[in-house]
Amino acid sequence: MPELPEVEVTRRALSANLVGRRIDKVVTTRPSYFFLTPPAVLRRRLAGRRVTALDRHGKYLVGTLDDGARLLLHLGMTGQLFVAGARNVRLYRTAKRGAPLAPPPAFQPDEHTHLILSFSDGPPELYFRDTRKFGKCALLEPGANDRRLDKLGVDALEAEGSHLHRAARRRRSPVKTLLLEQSVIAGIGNIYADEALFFAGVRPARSSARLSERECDAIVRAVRRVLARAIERGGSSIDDFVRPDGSDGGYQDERRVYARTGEPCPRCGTPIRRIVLAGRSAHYCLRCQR
DNA sequence: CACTTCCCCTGCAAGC
DNA sequence: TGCTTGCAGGGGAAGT
Repeated sequence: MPELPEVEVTRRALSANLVGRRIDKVVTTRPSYFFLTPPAVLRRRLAGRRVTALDRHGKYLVGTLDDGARLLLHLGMTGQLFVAGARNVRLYRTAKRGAPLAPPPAFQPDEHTHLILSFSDGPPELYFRDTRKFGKCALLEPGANDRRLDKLGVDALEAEGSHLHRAARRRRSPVKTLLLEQSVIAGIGNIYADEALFFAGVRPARSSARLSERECDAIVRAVRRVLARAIERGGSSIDDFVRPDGSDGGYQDERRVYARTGEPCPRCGTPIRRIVLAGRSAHYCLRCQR
């Protein structure tokens, strides 16, 4: 599931292939929840526009167009952005698990490909694929504000302990639930919340209100460290995430606790526990985390 | 305002 | 073997 590192890895790869180019043709497949802006509007508004910047806000990607409009993209759970041209090996493995890897010569949009952008200078093209359709795509007219972006808290890479502590004081919810709240700190998802809490030595179920300033500092420092490392490793390819060239990230191999229920804690050997908080699974070491 | 619950969707795994 | 069921999860809306 794409969180800040995966979105940032995507942003960097796309940036090199997108910024400065003029959008020529826009193909949208069948309408779906994915499109917050009607596909017809999107096609009309994007065609002919040049992309001048690609930024990230939390887990959102925001492309700026030469007329001042912005293209808002969210990968949701299973969203994938591809720069076509490299062989999208993983794409085909995802399409049929266990099938032998015999990649076709060129990418063929499948039933999960929602958006294809081609450019005036020819290939590569850009594909947005999303099996579960939790991803989002919206066009923001020049000068328009967006509630989703306005609500975001400080970006996780720039967060300080004080940001967390201020929010924590008046909450009764578990600290992990608080970390997942994008309005407090933007960019953390289920994987990196668990990983950061492991490094900070704090149990995910700990009451937010009872965290000391010192603990909040430790947690946020762990968050920044884990995210930075995950970006370095190209993100986590656990379920569907792949980089825009189709290759896997590498951070999944460095996971300490996430989705390692029953496996020995890398520090002390105690089996990793799994609990459910706010409907989401949380993984931690009973002994290393207090 | 804080917090919970539900829902969107599909692929996969477990159970019968 | 083949069906059904349940689960996963980001985030927004609606309800408490």
